[in-house]
Amino acid sequence: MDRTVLPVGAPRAERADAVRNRLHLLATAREMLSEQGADRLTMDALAERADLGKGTVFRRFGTRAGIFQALLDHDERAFQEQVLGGLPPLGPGATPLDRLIAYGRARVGFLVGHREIARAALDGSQPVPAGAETPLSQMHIRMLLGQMHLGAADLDMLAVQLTAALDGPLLLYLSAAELTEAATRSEERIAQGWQDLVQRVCRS
Amino acid sequence: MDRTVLPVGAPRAERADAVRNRLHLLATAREMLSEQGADRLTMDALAERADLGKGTVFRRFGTRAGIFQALLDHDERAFQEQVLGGLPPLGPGATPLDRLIAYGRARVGFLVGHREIARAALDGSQPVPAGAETPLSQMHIRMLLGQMHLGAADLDMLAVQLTAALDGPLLLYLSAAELTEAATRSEERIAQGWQDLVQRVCRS
DNA sequence: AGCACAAACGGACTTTACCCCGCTTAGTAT
DNA sequence: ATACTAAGCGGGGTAAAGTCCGTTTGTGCT
Repeated sequence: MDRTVLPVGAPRAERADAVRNRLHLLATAREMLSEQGADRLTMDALAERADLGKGTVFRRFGTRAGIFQALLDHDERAFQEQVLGGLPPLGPGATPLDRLIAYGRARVGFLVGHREIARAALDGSQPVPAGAETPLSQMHIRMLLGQMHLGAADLDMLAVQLTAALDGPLLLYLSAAELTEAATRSEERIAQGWQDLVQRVCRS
Repeated sequence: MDRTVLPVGAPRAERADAVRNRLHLLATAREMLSEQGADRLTMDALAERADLGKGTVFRRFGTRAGIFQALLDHDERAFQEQVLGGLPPLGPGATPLDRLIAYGRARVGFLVGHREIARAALDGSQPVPAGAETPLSQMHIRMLLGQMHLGAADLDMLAVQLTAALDGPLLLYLSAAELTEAATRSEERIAQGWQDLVQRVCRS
């Protein structure tokens, strides 16, 4: 008879049916995605195929982009585990610079693999990942920068810029065609570009 | 009786009424923009206010984002003149590095001033500026990089990355709130961040 | 078990981007 | 002038995102 109130801070855990529906919707979305591609995935169709009301879909994800963000977020979690607890140089153990390079390579691979979802997750009328206020990517880069000895610099801003330099080419500046056409070649080129960039930025 | 055909290559100049309507639509769009903000600018409303058919609006601009791209493009032209023919350090005459720094500062200012339009010009389902295949920004940065003596590097990729590092924070990674709240402070911080970044990248 | 209530649900409704296609007109060749 | 034609025009039609609100249901409390 004490821990009852907690006036704010605990928004009273998601209800069980809500969880079930959310997972079911995500699974259904993934099916449709692999069968038909991202642009054919409409909210109505998703609701119908999942046998749920349209209102439910919007309640869960807020917006169309929200669905893709949720899917991306899920896959990103697995990726993030490699980063936080995997083997060097991606995981802990290597020097910060090597980790930063490895991270960029890995992320480019991840984004190339998820380019369709990642694009669809963008939403012109919102900041960016819309879900995570500060993307995981940015936080990780920020952390590694902090472990290096760069002269007094605005590390937060640098992290934002490097995040943009890493994601930007894939999210914005390279057309879908350029990517699918020769995904492998592009991927290596972008990864190499990242390595050059951070080596320049971080050399003493 | 000779220069009649030109079978391809000259798409047969825009018709006069089309030009008139395009300009009129852009002017009307700008009015509505300053009166009501970007998200209230609907295609129907624009057509009605300009006293033209909806079909005409779409014929001219293709898509909603296209209108904002056209507006941005227009303003960018004036800006670009300063860059190509203005005074140093922005214009020709200064060292490439100084010009690059000045360019970033100027572009940050430009984007902050046009943040609403610039955001609205993004179109999830297209590369990026959708108009210019390679943004002017990227070309200019590429040119300046070419004038420096950076060891063998993939200058094209570097230009893409720097473009992303310059535009990304404003287009994607900073919420509208963060920007309007303290536009001036943010602006200076981003500009300073750019300067630090390129100095690091370009130091020999 | 029964109650109270916040959360979730569903699906009709509204709004808006974008398509289509028959009609009109500017530009050009005769 | 006249006729020809491609470009442009208009606005009704469609599809899909997002909102609303009355109804249902899970959950925590007694």
